[in-house]
Amino acid sequence: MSANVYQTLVERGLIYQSTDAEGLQELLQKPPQTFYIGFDPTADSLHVGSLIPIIVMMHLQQAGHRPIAILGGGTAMVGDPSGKTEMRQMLTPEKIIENGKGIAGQLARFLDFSDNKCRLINNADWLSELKYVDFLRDIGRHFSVNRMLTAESYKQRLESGLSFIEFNYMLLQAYDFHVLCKEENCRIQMGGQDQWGNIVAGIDLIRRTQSLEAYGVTFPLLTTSNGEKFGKTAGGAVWLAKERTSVLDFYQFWRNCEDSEIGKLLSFFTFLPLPEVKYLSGLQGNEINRAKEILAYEVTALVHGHKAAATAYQTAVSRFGCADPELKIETSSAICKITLQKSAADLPSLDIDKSEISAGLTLVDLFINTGLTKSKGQTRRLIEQGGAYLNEERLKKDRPLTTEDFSDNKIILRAGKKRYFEVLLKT
RNA sequence: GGAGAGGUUCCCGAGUGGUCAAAGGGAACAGACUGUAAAUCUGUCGGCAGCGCCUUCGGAGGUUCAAAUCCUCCCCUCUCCA
Repeated sequence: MSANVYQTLVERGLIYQSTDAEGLQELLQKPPQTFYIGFDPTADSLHVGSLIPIIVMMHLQQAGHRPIAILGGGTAMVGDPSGKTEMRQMLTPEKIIENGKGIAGQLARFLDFSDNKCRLINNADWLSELKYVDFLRDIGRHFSVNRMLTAESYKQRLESGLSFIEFNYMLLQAYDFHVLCKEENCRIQMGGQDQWGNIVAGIDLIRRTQSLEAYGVTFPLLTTSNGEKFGKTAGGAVWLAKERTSVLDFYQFWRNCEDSEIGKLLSFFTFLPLPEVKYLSGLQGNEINRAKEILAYEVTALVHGHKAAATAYQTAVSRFGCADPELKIETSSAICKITLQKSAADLPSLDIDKSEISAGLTLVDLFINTGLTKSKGQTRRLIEQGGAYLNEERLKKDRPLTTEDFSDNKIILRAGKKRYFEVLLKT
């Protein structure tokens, strides 16, 4: 399995650029090698954007290498300007630590932390101790401002304004690498393609301070076909925490990907063998929906486990139908072992009391209560435009809710094609 | 510190006394078409007990019958100079 991970990563398209492909390939033939990837503790959960680094770590760990996840507790205090148009909001140290805990818990789902096979380190451990003057003298002198100014990552910000604190970010990240190289014998840093400048800076620093050759790899930046950042939907980012993005929504996010992306997504985010990925992404017309189901199932299973993924799959199928009910399309995915039952439905739900109905609760109110719509005006518009449904029947106008609307003490509301909500009557 | 430019509804961006809840674009939402896709077309896109009222144009005051538009002070951003 460890035969040639680097080659695997290349084949799966997970490598955007690297400092020394040959050197890396050679190095990665000899496990265990220690490598690191930084994670921003900007929220208490990771989102799908962080999935690529995680997957790469998994690939490498499976090949016997040793990942280090760096929690940017120290660097988050500064804020990375790379690829950003605005200065980032600063976080309090308490918040960063709290976020770090959430992220650590999530990483443990993907990586094996036993026996030091993977480590999670907070760079605040060394960054917050730094003495300014010492740092300037020992580290700062290795950096050429002239050169930094030419870095692509700063270019955008040079036009709109860049504060000194952000300008320093590169030094701090380079210093991280330097420390890890020294303390953990970590010779490889990986990151998103916007991290290239920072990674190279670290490599340079290590060469100067330790006379060692270090390596860097970046991942491709995923965008949708209209150039937007991957992983954003109506509700904002798609999170890995099910409290933030429900399992069903998570599943649906993948299920609703664009045709043109399916090959890339399968290759990046699943562990299905490449020939199968090719076969699946080559499916035409309606059949490609099976590829999307497989993608959605696989990624959901990876993040939330097989059981939750199966439930999401069943729910989606019971609502929208299955793309391949007769299992004609071959796949090694466990999705084909799921038996489809009718009942599975884990819609978001809300309880209401009988007294609310007698008090004259209207359908418009109900839609707002479920969060399906945000205001009465918006709800009326939805009804006018024919996008509001009660028990799968299109609503023509607002009216008070009655107990007759319920069957089995339950009604289903629907807004548009895909958003459902279940309302339960409490007696 | 000096000189200039600017902060507008989710974003970009017009608007410089009433006809402005504010052009245009993007995003988003709904409908049609479809394959729970893309593209396209149509409609919507501050709130409300809807042709009227309320809250919005960095913040606080002021002038006026009337201000996003004028005045004062304050905050923030950018450019050039020191």
